[in-house]
Amino acid sequence: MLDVRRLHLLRELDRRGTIAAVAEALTFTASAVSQQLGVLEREAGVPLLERSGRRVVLTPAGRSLVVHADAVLNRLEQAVAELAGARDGIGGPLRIGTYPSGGHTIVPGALAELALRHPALEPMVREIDSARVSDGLRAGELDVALVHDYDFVPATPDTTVDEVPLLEEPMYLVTRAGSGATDTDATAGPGHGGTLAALLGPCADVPWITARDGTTGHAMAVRACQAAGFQPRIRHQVNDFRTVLALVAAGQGAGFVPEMAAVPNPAGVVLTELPLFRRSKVAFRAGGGAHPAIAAFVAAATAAVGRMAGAGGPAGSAR
Amino acid sequence: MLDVRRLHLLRELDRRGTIAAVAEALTFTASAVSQQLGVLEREAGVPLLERSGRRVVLTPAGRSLVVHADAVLNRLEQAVAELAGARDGIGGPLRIGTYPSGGHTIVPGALAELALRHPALEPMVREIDSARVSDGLRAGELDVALVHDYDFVPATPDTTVDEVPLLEEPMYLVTRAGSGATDTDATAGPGHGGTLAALLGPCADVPWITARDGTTGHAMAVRACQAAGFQPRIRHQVNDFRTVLALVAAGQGAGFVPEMAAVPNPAGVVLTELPLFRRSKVAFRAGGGAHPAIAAFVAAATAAVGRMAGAGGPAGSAR
DNA sequence: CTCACACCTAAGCTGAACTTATGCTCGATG
DNA sequence: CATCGAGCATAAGTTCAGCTTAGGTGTGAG
Repeated sequence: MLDVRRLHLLRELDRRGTIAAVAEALTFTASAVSQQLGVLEREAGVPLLERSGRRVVLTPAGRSLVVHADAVLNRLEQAVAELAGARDGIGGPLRIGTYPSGGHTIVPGALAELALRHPALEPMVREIDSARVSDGLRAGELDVALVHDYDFVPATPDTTVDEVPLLEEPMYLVTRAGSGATDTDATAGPGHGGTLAALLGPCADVPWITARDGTTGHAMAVRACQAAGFQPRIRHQVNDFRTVLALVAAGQGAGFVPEMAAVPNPAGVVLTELPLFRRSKVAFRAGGGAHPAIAAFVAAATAAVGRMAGAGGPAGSAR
Repeated sequence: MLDVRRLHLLRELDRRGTIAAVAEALTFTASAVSQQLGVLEREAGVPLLERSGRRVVLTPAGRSLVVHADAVLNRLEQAVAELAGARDGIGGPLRIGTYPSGGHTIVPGALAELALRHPALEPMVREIDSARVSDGLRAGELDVALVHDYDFVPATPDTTVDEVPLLEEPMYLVTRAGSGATDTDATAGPGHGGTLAALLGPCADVPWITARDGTTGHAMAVRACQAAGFQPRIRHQVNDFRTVLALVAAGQGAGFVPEMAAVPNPAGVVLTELPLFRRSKVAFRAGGGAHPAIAAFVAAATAAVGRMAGAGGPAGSAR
């Protein structure tokens, strides 16, 4: 019978690319990983990996074995979830990852809800970039995470992660009040229904303030502008949306913020709703949806989002 | 992560009933199995088994964990099957189980076919009662097996075994020629379309020759007679159908034989086709259907059955 | 050319998992 | 009712799989 721990290593190798990275993620030495993969390969009777330069790549047989490994590990995750459900009560540590802005919007409400319903649960929040969530979940550093993706930024399908949608919110273009470009009033309601090109076009030549390089927010900004027909000239790279608003107000250029960050009466800026959406989701290891602590977090996050929307709070209307 | 080897033990415990039996099947000591199940239980955090008299039984949590274990092991079997397919050529030992009469009807033709197409394959045939095939497959003593079941004998659904149907053949009532009961001619063609009760009724008071106690053939005979409205008086218990024919010819009573065993011109007996069927199948570990050696055996057995039917051989028409 | 990165192999060490030995409880049997 | 064996659990000893450490090879970047 194939050893599932070895299949796990093979899967991580497929995801992380190098044996050294697998070893680091699972806190082994590279030697141990190499040896175990060697044993797996001998058991399989088929070459699973081959050297390519100074790294290794999976052979077709190796890649198809990874598919089986995914299925097996997924099912094991379901089993532990069910066992956790059979255990009485929800308790113990729950490692929660969140994208930065989620930390001060959704998370506080969700934690309050969790504390109320499951006092024995010990939530541990950690900021993490959405792109690294999958690795964190698989490595066991995280149990659940708030993640998001944008239109124009394809969320690479990942069989190791399951997701529950939380919120879909429009993005807003932020321009300086009185700049003349898209000037209406300081808290422009829903956009004029224009196309992305029509709405962004006037800002083709102003400098842009985007999220930091390598993030999905950055990629979204670039691709949205490209879709509108121009290449943005990026001056500032800042992840915090409040800073984006402040920089725009200071005349430093234009930027994007999601509805959640679009405070009702921002000073000195104009907000224009765009036909461009950001989707927030809760992610967890594939198969783990039945885990009571994870289900509880999903419920709490959903409730928190609902309350934010229902109260007509700073985030405006959610969908 | 749950250890799959331990899940395997749990599954075997569910199937075999006692830790001692699991240990024997997997060639461990009972102590080892007990210890490993203890570890599994501690990891699960939920009681998985509880003592019941001097044995143990699975708790509900334990049983639901077995369902996951089945799924996982099934998927692993698929993976090894695919790997075997990726390996070049079909070869090595193939352990084949067969019910006794299959050994001299289907198996020889299938082996000839296999030898022709896959000379590197080393088939190893072993007679085994259909009821024990599932255990043999799971224990790895067998890779494939010819099995059968009868009407009236429910084939208990088994998630650990996959089956491919091979042949469905009617059963024949065997009575002594000139006995006056159901006397037509020595090789009665298809029965007169009568009901089971009408066809078996005349033999209600004669002694019966059935398969040996504890086999599906025995159970079939008893239940068929019960369905016909009487309790058979069983005198001889014999598995070999040729012996059944000989005993009937010797005036020892009535019996059942499948079409395959109904030689064209048996001396001294009358064969009456019954509305009662026997289904022969090829069984293998769940998920193993893609294994090239197993697929080759299924194909060879199917071809052998087809040739037997096509040649209008001793077995008459197969369906 | 040199260095560092990524991988592999060899050798030694440690702990998990097995066996052996023993005891306990339950149920069948005379 | 006493006895015995079946079945499971625990304790202690042993073995081997799988880890780390150490060292060697090939590759690509500077």
